[in-house]
Amino acid sequence: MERRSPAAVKAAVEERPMSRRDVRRLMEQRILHAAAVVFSEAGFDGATTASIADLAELPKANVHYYFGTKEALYKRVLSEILDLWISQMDVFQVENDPAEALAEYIRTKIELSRTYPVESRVFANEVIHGAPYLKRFLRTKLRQRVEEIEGVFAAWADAGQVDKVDAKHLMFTLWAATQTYADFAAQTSAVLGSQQIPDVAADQLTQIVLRGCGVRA
Amino acid sequence: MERRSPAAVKAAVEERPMSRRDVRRLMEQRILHAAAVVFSEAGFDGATTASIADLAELPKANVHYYFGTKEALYKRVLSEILDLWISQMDVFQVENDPAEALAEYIRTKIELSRTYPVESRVFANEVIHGAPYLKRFLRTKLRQRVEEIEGVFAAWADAGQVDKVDAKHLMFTLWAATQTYADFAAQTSAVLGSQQIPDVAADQLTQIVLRGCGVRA
DNA sequence: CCGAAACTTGACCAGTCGGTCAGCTAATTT
DNA sequence: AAATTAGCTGACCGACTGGTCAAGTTTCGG
Repeated sequence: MERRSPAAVKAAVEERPMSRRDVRRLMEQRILHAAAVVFSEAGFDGATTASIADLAELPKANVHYYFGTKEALYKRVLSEILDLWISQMDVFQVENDPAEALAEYIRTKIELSRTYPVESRVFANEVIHGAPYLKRFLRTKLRQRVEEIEGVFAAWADAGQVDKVDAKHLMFTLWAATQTYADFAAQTSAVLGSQQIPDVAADQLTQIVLRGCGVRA
Repeated sequence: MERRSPAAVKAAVEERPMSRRDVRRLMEQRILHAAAVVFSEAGFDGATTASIADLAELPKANVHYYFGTKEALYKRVLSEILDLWISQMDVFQVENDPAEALAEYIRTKIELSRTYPVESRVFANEVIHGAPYLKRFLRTKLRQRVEEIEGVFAAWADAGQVDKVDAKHLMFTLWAATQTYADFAAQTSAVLGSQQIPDVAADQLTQIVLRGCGVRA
């Protein structure tokens, strides 16, 4: 059987040539996705570059050609997840309505657990094991961002829109309660008897938090 | 330097002999604790029996003598954690006051995160990776226990002591929000700038949940 | 006090892992 | 179309892992 490069195969199937840049992006995406799946299932140490390569349907040497080391690949996976993660927090602005902001945050955060459970678990695994690669980020960027949000909640409280709350611990609660549907899916699905995250999850959490924080509608 | 058995050393230090049974219990406890620490830091795959042995200050062969395989040792660590975990849920009884039960549950659960962070992380790690060894337990015992609690909340709601709530998702929220201080300690301590779990954590969570669920005092 | 059973441990092994590399093909540039 | 660059991959390697074992030592029932 004739050997053909992935680019050649792809070009033949789609009947148009692929540029080197396209092939590289395609391969990198394929490997990154396979890596996320394997890392989420086995953790950093348990994951093998061979199984990542298998899932991506590539020779192992190819994975190393694109990303060098397993550690570098892991870091790339993590940083892609981080981007998803931080951008969610933008709803907490003084000019926004606290009820709407909280409801929106909970809704999108649980939606993220629904859409990217694999990525969420890689992140959770990293943090559980002491965040060796994310410690710096957590102590600088994340901490700053949370302190800004603390200011937003203080302003809302001053305006009488919401009770005085400890914003840091509120964020911890929100992160935990929303991500549990992705990170601890084995637990929630075992209890619920279903893999699906029902809408009541977000609805009830929103209600509890809004009433619990005395948010004025 | 003269070589002496652990039992002999211990007996010499405490100036009284140790029976075989005592030595065995002592060794098993030492290995189990070391294993919990190593498993929590590296996960099942990342943990090595050699590093467990090092932490327990024993030769590696000794670890295998007492527990056979790494998997058997892991299962023992898990089952010890489970015992801690389930017993907490006994506060949810119809005859108890919902406000007191919830406050007590949150308080003891966060206390557990403070006292046994290592064990909590081993459990979290297991669940994140799909609970290969706990799946059966989650689907039978835990699910049953949660369904009983569901009945308790229904009874409380009928008696007008609390709003109608989805008990399953409330439990998910409570588990997540309390364990986050142990499991994601790298995150919470990075944001708080301290390893300690402040009392406001339990206090605020209790307040939010009580008000959020419309618990009548 | 003696023989059996339990405990201890250094040395060892087969298997697996991350990573390398030579030698090849395909795409791009000149 | 030749030369150069990028992409591809089977075969290989040193390091490490879980687990074994033989040869000892210690404990303890009888």
